[in-house]
Amino acid sequence: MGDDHSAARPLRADARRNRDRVLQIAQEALASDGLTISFDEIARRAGFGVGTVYRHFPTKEALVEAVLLGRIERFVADARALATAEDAGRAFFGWFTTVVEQAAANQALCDMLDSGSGMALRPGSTLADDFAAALARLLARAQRVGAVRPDLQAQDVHDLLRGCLAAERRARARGGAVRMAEVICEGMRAKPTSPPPTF
Amino acid sequence: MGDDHSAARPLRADARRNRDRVLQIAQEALASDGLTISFDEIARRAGFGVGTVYRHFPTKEALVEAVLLGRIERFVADARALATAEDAGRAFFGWFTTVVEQAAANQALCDMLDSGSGMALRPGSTLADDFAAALARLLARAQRVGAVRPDLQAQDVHDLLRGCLAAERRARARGGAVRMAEVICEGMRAKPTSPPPTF
DNA sequence: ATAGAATCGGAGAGCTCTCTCCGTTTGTCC
DNA sequence: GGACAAACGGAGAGAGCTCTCCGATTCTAT
Repeated sequence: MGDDHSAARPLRADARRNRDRVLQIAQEALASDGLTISFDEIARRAGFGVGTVYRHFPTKEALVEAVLLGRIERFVADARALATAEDAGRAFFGWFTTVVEQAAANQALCDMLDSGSGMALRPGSTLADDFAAALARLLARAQRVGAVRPDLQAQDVHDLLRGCLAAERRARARGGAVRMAEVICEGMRAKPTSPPPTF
Repeated sequence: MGDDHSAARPLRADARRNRDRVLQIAQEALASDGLTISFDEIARRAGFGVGTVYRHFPTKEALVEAVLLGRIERFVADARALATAEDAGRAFFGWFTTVVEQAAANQALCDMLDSGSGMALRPGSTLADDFAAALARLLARAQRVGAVRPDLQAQDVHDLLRGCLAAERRARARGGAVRMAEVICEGMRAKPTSPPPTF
């Protein structure tokens, strides 16, 4: 009862080819134009009728997920791999920076993490929970060793990540040199000198 | 030649009343729902036919500007007032924080500063230039006294402001306690430990 | 009170977007 | 090569949005 989808019907050869092509064109289109690109436009760029694309992906959301979910899964996997790293602070900041660096290059990925657009990754999906859990674990370890401000909660970091993404994306659009992630990581860092600069 | 709009036709009493009501309802609707709210919906909430609202504001953009431009002008005015403050660092961080605090309470204002939506405040408008110039001046002074990282450019700060707004808005939506502006200001601060700049 | 101008209301034009339907074309298996 | 299922294409339904048009209504000056 698990996957009645894989072996049941091996897809005709042309269909498989076309599906792959749609996936690739959609990937490029979404990366450059973001989630707001229309389904019709993706079909047009791929050179198919819109009906054909709908045959493979029943909704726009399904297509977007087919293209992007893997990316986010990889972020989660990265976080899990770092969850036992020796230097917890380095692991946390490194992961945060990596996510920003990679996502900033993909408009649709930004839109999705940005969440503004309400598509997949909305709370309730397993992946959203996994993402949040992985982030929370990295954060907790980094805080335990005093690398990150103890008053930050996982949700705060999630929001900061989204904000950082928004900033980084804009900066890239104009060829900015400063890494936004660096600035924001600096802000999340626990202050090394306990007495605040009352001086 | 200045204002051929005020004395020419004093508007009929009912029209003036209705215009004011539209403005107020639009203000509330935009603050809570953001720039994506439809013109029809604003008219409906105000209790007018859509034609009536169009009579007063020829496009949706005009209505939005009538509601929001004043707010942004005030941010610019605040920045100018602080441009000669004694403590340049305090002036810069205080202004940044104030803008975030106030804008975060108004969805449409966020959308506009966020710029995602391409409405007013797009480059080219005088106000956008004024905003950028005021920010640049505060920043330059704060950097001169060593309060802010010297590698940050005005554009970077503008982008960080937008990112901070996005983060703060989400944090508020769930009642978060951490002030995002504080974290990000911390990140923009020049490191006290590093050698004093050029001196 | 009444004429005449100013204002209102909302149907609908015109556009875009998602998604469906079904006649036509193409691949596969014998 | 032929039969039949699978896949394709694109017109168009349906929903939402901005904005226009003009007959119906309301105000104001006399």
